[in-house]
Amino acid sequence: MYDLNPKQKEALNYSEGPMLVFAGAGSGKTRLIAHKFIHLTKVKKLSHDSIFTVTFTNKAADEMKERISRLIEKDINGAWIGTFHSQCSRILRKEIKVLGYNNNFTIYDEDDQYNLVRHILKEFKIYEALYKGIVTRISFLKSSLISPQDFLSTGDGFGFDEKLAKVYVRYQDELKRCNALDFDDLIMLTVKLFKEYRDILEMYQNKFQYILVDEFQDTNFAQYHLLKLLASGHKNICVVGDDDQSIYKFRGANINNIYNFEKDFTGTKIIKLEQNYRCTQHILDVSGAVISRNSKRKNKNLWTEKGRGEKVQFCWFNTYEDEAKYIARVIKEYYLKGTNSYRDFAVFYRVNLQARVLEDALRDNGIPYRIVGGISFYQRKEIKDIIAFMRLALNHGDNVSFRRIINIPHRGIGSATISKIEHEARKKSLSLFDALKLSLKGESFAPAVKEKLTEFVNMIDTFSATKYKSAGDMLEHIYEITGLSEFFEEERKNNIEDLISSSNNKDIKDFIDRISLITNMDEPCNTDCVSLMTLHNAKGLEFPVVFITGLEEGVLPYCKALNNEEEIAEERRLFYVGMTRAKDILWLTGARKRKLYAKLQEQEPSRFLKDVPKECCKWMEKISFNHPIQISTIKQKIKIAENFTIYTTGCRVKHPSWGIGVVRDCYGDGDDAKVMVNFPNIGIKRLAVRFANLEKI
DNA sequence: AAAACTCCTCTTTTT
DNA sequence: GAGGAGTTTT
Repeated sequence: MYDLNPKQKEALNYSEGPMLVFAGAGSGKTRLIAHKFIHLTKVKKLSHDSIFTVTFTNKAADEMKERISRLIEKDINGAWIGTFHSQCSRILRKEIKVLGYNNNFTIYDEDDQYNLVRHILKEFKIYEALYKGIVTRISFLKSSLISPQDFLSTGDGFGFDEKLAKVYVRYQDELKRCNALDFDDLIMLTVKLFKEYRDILEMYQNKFQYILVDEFQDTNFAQYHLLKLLASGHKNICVVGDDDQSIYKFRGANINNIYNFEKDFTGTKIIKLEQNYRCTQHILDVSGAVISRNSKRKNKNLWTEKGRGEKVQFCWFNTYEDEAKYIARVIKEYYLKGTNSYRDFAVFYRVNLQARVLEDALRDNGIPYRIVGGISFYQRKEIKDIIAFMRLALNHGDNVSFRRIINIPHRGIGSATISKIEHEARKKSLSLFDALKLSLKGESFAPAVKEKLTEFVNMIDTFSATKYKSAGDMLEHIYEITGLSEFFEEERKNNIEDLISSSNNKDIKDFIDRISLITNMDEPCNTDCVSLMTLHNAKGLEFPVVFITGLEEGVLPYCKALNNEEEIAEERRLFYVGMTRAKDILWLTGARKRKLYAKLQEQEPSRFLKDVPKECCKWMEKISFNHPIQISTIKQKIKIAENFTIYTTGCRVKHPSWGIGVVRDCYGDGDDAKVMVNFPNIGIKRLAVRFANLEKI
């Protein structure tokens, strides 16, 4: 009834006890989860809010909710479908008081973490530029559930980082003082809550009769621990993932979670979904051959009913500019041929700086494009500024926001005044805001400064006291009163106005939570354009035609990820994720010379190309852009393909004597390229491109 | 408080 | 080679 394949059905029907689903790329795992949710409610009669469903991103959660409610034609408001972070914040908003926080806590994002750590480093007189590394390390500790106290107590060993420990202790203290939680706290404190308050844990264990986890390969230690706590009673947990698509190790994702699952949950049912609904067999063969070189992985054998499809194209250029120009021309050719619209194409790259040259090339060819990912809306300075007013009004303890806006817009409050307030706050153990308020009663400030400060305090108090109808109302009020509406230049003002209109008639607390947890606002692309993105951003997407660029040593794999086998394995997975996004046609490209940062470098072809089975590929090398010369590469002689004329199945050609026909198949490389063309009235002809004098139309 | 200057960094990134 | 941040100069 659900139109699922046998393996998917098996996974659907197994609903007592732990299950691990290895879901290969394109094997319909999101579909499985949606159906499983419905199955649990319909057949097992579970209520919508008794299934704890975790997705990797908020976007995925929204899509999941939408998908489910469309399938059952019912609203599922109140269902527990979300990311680990949003689920945890929902729990903590209810329960956190027992841990000594107030439940109107503020959620700090990475930027706030940076600010706080920098502030602490300044105070400790530690070299401030270390802040990024320190935030990363603190985050790693927290996602391993190592509290400052734990870290200190392990600290007598060799190589212990005294400074880090000191900063970590202080950082965690400051967060609490601010009544703020960072992303890792959301998980760590929920675990703490469940460990220390068994009755609360039991309540949630009973509440959540079933646990569904998507993208399990990207969970970290703390998240997995949380799942184990929640599932330890009934053990009704189904995790779905693909170890080959684990690409977030640098963010704490622990691929071992997926390998340990069956040890941690005895009697785990394991199901492999190996039927792929996306790619052609050629693409599966190539990507499969590459990924099979990783040693530590569950073996899979992906297959498809789609047929072999076109061969994978590999193209090696003289320079990175040639690479970009060629890609633009190829896209244009496909487009003009009429087989594809622009939205069918995606170009992937390892690092963002590769986008620039691609953009130029596309623009020169008049090809519309969009960049997926990139700087997120909510990270913009002006957005963070106005939100800081909102946060401080709702949580007077939020020192990070206080420091951010005390002199925005400029009201003549300099570092001397701020240190006075900091000092006072420390002395009286108050928040900066409350310390300031108290100081204003005394005579510690010059009259002019005092006036400005009083104005500031009154303003924030007004925002706190006013009962707003919606987040939009509040922001609009702030926007006017603060003078931000005059402070920023045009573009920033527009962004703020966009924010205000998007927050109209939204509940203030929901809105704050949402923007704290949602970091990007990628609206769906309505116009017909080519998508450019990093390989990381490509995860979960699919396109008919995919280009993966920069297949060079130092780019893919990236030069900073060559330190050990593990890192290279992750780069290989990244490449794998990219390849398996392609439905029909996959192009792999690279260039001999590439400009990275300021210097032009000589590049070698990527080591991953050695694993690509030759028979699945068309290889060509274009050393000189318009005058190809023969040269050998990748351990074999490669003939150069005809100059920019690409024949693909489905394209129409004109032959001097047989007229117009449709290409049915193409094979062979360079001078040996042959095509099979179906000419109406004449029939199918096999032709060598070199001799046939074909004209593409 | 703006302008001019130097220094630094520059993987990937969602929450 | 560019953007950001911090510092010094005006």
